[in-house]
Amino acid sequence: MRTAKLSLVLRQLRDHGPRSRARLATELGLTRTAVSALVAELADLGLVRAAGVERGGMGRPGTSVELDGAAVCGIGAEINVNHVAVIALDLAGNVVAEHRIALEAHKLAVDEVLDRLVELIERTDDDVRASGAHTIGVTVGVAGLLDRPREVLTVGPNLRWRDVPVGSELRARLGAAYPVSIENEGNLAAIAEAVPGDPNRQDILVIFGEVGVGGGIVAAGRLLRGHQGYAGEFGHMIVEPGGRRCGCGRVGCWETVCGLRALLDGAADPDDPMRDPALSLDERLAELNRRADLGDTRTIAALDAVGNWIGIGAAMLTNALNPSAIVLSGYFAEIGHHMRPAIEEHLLAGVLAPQAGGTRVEFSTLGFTAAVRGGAAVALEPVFDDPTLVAPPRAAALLGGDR
Amino acid sequence: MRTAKLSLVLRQLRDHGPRSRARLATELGLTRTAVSALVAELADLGLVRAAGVERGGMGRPGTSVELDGAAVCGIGAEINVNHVAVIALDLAGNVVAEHRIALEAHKLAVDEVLDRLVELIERTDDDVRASGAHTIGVTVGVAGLLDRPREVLTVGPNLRWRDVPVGSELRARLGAAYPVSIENEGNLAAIAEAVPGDPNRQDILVIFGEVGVGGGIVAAGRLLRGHQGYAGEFGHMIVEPGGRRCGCGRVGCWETVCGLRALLDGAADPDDPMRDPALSLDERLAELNRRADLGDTRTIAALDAVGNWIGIGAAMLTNALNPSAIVLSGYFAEIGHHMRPAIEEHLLAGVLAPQAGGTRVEFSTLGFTAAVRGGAAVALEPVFDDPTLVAPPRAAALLGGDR
DNA sequence: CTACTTTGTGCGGCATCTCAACAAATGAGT
DNA sequence: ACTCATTTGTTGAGATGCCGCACAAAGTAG
Repeated sequence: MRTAKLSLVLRQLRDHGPRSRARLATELGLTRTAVSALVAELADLGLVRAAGVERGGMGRPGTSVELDGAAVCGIGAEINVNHVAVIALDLAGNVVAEHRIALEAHKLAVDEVLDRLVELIERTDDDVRASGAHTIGVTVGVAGLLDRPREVLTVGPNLRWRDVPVGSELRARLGAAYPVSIENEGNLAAIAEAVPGDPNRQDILVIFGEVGVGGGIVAAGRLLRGHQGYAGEFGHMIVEPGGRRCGCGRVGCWETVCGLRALLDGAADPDDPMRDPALSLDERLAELNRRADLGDTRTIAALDAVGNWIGIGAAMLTNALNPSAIVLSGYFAEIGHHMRPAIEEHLLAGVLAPQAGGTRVEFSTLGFTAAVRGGAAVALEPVFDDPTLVAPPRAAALLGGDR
Repeated sequence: MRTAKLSLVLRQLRDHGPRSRARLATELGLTRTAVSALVAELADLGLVRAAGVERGGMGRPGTSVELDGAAVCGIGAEINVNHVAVIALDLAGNVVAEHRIALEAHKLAVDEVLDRLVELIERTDDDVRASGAHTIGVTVGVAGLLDRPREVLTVGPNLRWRDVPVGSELRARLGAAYPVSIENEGNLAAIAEAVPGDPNRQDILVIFGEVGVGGGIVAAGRLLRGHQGYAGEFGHMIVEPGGRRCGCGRVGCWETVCGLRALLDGAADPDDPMRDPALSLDERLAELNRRADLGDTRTIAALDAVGNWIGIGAAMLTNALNPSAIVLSGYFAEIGHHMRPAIEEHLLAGVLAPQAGGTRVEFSTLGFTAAVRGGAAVALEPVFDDPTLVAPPRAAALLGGDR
């Protein structure tokens, strides 16, 4: 059907960048005629536009076609312990708007947090409209266990939420102007790291570390959600029976040995000035980096200890999943370069496949925008599945113009 | 395109059983007209046939349509430590032929094992032809680490094979009559347990235990192979640092505490008659079952110990993957009912999501045919992707008849 | 026996893809 | 400078396949 081929062309442009109609035809196994018609339709929908010429040896040069972000945006949002954040990305992945407010979610009522987030989402939607585009959907990531079939946050230990029907609450506030979907925060961060079209970013394991440790799995380019949406809770794998007590109430969870608290406990005594609660996370990490750079033995030992544990857990997951890369995100990304030797040592030692099955250790460059970026990507996905979804407003305009 | 819709109809019949054209139309969102044409074409290809009437209340009853296995078969094969085996399944999943020979693979030359397997595959293909069908493909599962992009068995510790190019070797022997693909044995067993169409069998974790422990992951109905095909090596997750030495050379692998050897070591002294090497695996397991049924404390303690370890590892994987079911296969399936309480206890305790995220513990009923069945399913998959693949021989026959 | 419901199949129309042909835009060769 | 070969993008003709509609077939309800 037409939808399927439009989708094919649009994805090819997203995954491999601008290219001529003729190249699209040969790469996708279609005729130049068909591609011309498809591109014309996508251009009518406002999803692609001409992008200069493509010189390639002999013959007439082709006119390059590229994604046009001007028509639609996806909005990604995040409810986390210390902040709520929203981002709008256009079809080409450009940031159109970005908002973020700090708040202590566990000190506020659930309703209030949701209200503040909705306010931010609506402001972002206003920005999108001011740019001339329209919002195609919103995806909200929450820090906690999310029952996807019911769209209920079952347990959010750090938010101190229980059984909150986030999906229906948000939809009630936002109305039906655009679809709203809910995801786990770690899973959204994983999607953000999976670059469409890059063969080395189709099977990845994202481990996101702050106080808690979570993450997500992307396999064959698709997010692995699990049966009820609980996949990716790496932080609560029990790796040290009889070890430290975890915030979840159990003992020996992975995050008790590689979460931020474990690092701080190992690197500094309670009376160390670095542990002043007034300091922000970034400031503490900067101080740790400084000490490590100066060769402070205690800091380095603490980083090694945490790195060892990261490697042990990563090796287990690598035996099971054989990803092409393990992407370390969150605080790991800020300070992980000091842990790389320890991580890689245990990864090589703990994975059966030679050379750790080709799995590489990488660090995220998305900072703390990973989850919202992933959310925006999820919100845009339906457009790539069926580009005609963006039609309604435009069809109305055309009808009006024809009369 | 036509191919896509043919595929849609064929899959619907596979996943949900025989049904009328009208039902197919409503379920798939097509018109009755289109379905009639598609079914007629599938019938011409020999893939479906009429199957009685379907009474459903008022109105004219529909004529039910079902898969017709008579046209094509997929062949699954297996190279394991103690045997090579081959099975042929038709499109409807019926066993058309089955062969198996016992051999000690590690005592024979690689070439000889491959020759014996090829002989078995060719005999099976003869059986398929004798039944009036033709073989659409062969998938061979090997017990060991398989580099899928290169189709080379990197390391097969139990086979004692290293860097064997199984793919090219088999293709050289079998010719080009049908495509040959190679998979890891545990992954094939996982595919066999994933029942198409059953919503509770789309996200499963299969753990296959013999002396070694392996398995596979099916997520959203698709096998998770990993970047290089090494996914599913659960047995070598290090769960007990400083524990027992594993056959792979490392220490504390999961299979050292839940593999068959761990159970036998725990349940019986070396001079126990049960450990007579002359006994078959089935006989030993039967004896263990007998002792457990009689309440032998040592046997029960050993089963509990192994069950505890299974539960610990299963809980880690469940935190990461949230499957709807953990299917225990291999020797676990024979004797696992005695371990169920221990497994479930640790699963509930070790998984963050309430009620272990809904993950149930189940036991395989496929016995030791799981891998070959999975292989046959993989070989048949291309037909469901593009039903016109079975056309060539038939098209030739039709052309001959028309002239 | 009639009225009603549902199924499966023809037929015309519409959308879409392919094939062949052609004008346009460039590099290579003389 | 000019021609030729090459590649691109578009146009028109033909074929294919799906949808909407109408209708015969085959059952149930009363």
